[in-house]
Amino acid sequence: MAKDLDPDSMHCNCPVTTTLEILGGRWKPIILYCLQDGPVRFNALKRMIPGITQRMLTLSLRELETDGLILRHVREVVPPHVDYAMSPLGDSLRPVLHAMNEWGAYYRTQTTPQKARSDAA
Amino acid sequence: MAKDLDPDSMHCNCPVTTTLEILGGRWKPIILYCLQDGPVRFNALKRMIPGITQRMLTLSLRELETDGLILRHVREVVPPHVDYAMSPLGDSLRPVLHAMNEWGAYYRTQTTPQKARSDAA
DNA sequence: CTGAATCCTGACCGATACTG
DNA sequence: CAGTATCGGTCAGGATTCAG
Repeated sequence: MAKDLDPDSMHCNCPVTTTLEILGGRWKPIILYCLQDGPVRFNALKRMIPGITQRMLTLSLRELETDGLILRHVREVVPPHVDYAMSPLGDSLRPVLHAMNEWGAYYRTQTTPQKARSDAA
Repeated sequence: MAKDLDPDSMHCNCPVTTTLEILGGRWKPIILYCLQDGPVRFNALKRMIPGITQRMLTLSLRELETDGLILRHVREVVPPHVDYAMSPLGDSLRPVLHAMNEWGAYYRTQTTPQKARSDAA
């Protein structure tokens, strides 16, 4: 089976899905969130996001860059210096991130205080 | 899906992540989108979403119901009749969905037509 | 009509080690 | 400091079949 996996043509043309594809995965929204206040260096990012591995940080950063949401700035000095910043396109995502943040917080207040549902296991 | 979310464990308590967990997956946002105009029956939903399998529709519906975003109404008649509708909580998600929809559409206009990251592997 | 059960594949993700 | 390489585990999701 060849790759007919064209998200735009396969299932419906829902832009919501496009958005989900882009900030899908476990770390991307958090990374974006960390970059909202200005450029951040690789290791700083790693420290800001407890639990992320170098591999996942690198991969996520690469994808965000490929999707045009962030900018990667390399300064060729003896101790390598790379920082990441929101691009204008990434910046346009902020209201969305904000909305998701608000709703996530609201959702937690609305669920029964007896922990959520799925940890019954 | 959302497994144990041990606050002690790792990833941060970011509400954005909560939101992503809930409407993560490939079909949930589309389903929610389809329910925005009123209750829809199982098979109708299946027809509205080309490409979805019965399994995924059932599973997604169950999770959305468990998360309190939709309501499931069973009418016990000879040909089983089940319809799904947005709950108030699900309704509160609409602005978020709308924001994501807007941004996804905007993103497509801003990106070079040769998007290829999905199947560049 | 609605949905459960089973099997299978690949994507996503984590740990660790190595490099310029 | 900022990555890359390799290995492997877990799980979402797809195909198919069975059932009420």
